[in-house]
Amino acid sequence: MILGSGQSENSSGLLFLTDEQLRKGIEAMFFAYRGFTADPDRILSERSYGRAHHRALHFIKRSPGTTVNNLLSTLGVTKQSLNRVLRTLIQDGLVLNEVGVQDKRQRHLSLTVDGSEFEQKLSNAQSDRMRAAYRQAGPDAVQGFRSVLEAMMDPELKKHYESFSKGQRL
Amino acid sequence: MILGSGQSENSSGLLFLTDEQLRKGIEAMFFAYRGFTADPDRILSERSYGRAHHRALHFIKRSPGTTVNNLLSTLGVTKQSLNRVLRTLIQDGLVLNEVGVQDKRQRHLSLTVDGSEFEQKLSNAQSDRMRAAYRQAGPDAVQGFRSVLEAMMDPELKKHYESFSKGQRL
DNA sequence: ACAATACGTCAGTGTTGTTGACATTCCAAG
DNA sequence: CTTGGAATGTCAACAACACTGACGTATTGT
Repeated sequence: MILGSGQSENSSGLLFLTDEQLRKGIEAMFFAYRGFTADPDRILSERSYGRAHHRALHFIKRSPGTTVNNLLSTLGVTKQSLNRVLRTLIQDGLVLNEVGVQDKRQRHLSLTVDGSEFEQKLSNAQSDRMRAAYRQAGPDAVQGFRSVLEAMMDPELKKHYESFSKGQRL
Repeated sequence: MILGSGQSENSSGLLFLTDEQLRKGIEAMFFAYRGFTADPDRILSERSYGRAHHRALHFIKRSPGTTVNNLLSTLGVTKQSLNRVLRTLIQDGLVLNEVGVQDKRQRHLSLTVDGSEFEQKLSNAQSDRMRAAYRQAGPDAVQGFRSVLEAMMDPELKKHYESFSKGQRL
């Protein structure tokens, strides 16, 4: 096993980590997340939207026809909080809200052409930075990046994360 | 070069990344950040503090005697926003605010014993999850994790991130 | 018929961010 | 020594986004 700088393993094969290493990891998450959201935030503020709108658009694009309840548990917010965002997106003609066929209580959400376009714009801005970071770090790093992030998720949230891979090739 | 699943390189040696791969990376960041903040958030809400208090405590602990302006640019918020948080922390006896010796305009911030204790509690909760994730993913993954996150930071923020390593062994 | 589910909405509250304005203190350059 | 500007603190107003609690409606399942 090749060890990176500053990491070591004891005889039990357990990774030994100093407080300093963990603290750097915490700070890396903090600073990286800022960069991660910086570009979409700029675009969103032009239309006086916020991060919540971006998240909603992202996951509706991801799962077209999804129900409100499903989106709710993916985002992990209350229905009141989501509703505020959804209402503006529907009013602005970015999101479609259609009554369910089998179950008429449900509302199926999807993006309009405008919504799809705007989501693409946001997605591109964020993807560009992600791609640049991936290329700079290299393919092996990307594997590690994903592994650590997945190990950091709450199990309940990880289910949602994995559900998007069902029947999709990565 | 060993390629992870779904990644490939073209003849120019440039990493080829599909929209789907990038989208998964974006979602990984989103879901992981939730897990990342979940444990401290619980502890903070017991004292009716928020994430902003945690961040302030973290970086004051990191750089004892730092000035308000320095903390401001690290956190990337306005002085008004930071001031509100600092005021409560000072009132609650967690943070010390001392007038500068050379430059008396500056206020040097540091943690009291209580503040240090509370910061430790928060830090431990977050570190525990980070350590678990690191161990689950393995040492090579940790290297990659850090590499990608660093490549994702804005250059201006990265300076702050790196400043904490000056003269420190990792 | 009745309970539960899915959704929407109203009202109130809290944290965290923003701008803008203004006062104070202090250093440093003219 | 005066003055400009930097560093700090504070006030007010506002917005985004989260929360709780409550209520109403339509629909579904038992």
